[in-house]
Amino acid sequence: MCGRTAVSLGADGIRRACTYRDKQGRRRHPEWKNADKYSPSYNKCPQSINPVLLSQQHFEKDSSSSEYVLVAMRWGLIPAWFKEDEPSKMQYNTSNCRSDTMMEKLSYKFNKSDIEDKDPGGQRLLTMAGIFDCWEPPNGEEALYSYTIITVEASKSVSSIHHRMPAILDGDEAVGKWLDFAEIPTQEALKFIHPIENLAFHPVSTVVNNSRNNTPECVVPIQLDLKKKTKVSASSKMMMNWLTNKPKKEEDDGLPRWSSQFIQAASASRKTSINVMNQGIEKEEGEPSAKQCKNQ
DNA sequence: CCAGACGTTGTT
DNA sequence: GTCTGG
DNA sequence: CCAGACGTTGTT
DNA sequence: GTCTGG
Repeated sequence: MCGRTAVSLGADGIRRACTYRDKQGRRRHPEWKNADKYSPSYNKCPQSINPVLLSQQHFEKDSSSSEYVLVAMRWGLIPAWFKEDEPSKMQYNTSNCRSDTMMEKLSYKFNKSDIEDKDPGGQRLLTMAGIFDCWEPPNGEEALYSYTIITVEASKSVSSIHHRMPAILDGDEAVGKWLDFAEIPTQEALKFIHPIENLAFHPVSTVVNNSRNNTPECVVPIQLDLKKKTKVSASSKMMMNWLTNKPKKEEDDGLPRWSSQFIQAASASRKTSINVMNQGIEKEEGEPSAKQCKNQ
């Protein structure tokens, strides 16, 4: 639930999808710090590099709180004080952090930085709240930016499939407040982090389970057919075709167009089908299938 | 004082 | 069972 | 998050 | 780096 995602927009598409209005009300696009480190995928797992939107003030103290930048960061926070020479030596899972305890956790506590992570789904990105840090490897290699996604109790609608969900910032105002660390400290900003109902979701194929798979099949809705195997519906096939064949230009294009409506309606967000499928399978066949009841 | 930890999810 | 790699 | 490994010595 | 446990 909170450990896999997808971003199909390329660096420039992300940049345009992150269009915002500054204090003067002008439309702006955030600049990328390291766009080259990011690449889109239908299957983004912890440790992958993803687009993170944050206040320019993290880099330039005098800049306006309404100026944003994009930084490609590793999913799974490596705190600045981490002593080993490789991120993979982190013993603990820091891809998520619980909203209710993050202020007491040593790994997250004095991270000066609020962040927000931008993610995909259609033309409107799914904006998840997180925190980041910058770690300098002791061996003198390049600094690594990394982040963790905050989790909350599942909202009512989501609780039918899972008991936790990512903290989602629903709308520009919420995003702006979360990013404005100078005006609103983390402690305060956490108060408006809450489970949201305004979410669409659908089951997807177990193809997504293997993080090596990176095809539209990872995000396209499937029909949960309680009898027999699950099937890809006709409309899903259409969408899959569309995703597969859409020209390169369009891939990197965050601007609304005729097809975006389709995407937005059909896949505003997506979830692993496994838990839902379990319910189906157990009902149908009465098998408490051990394998499938594993964690997420 | 020093040593050692520093995390989440899910499942039983 | 638990850790690492994707 | 899930999938896949989980080991050593010696030889080609 | 900072906190907790001994």
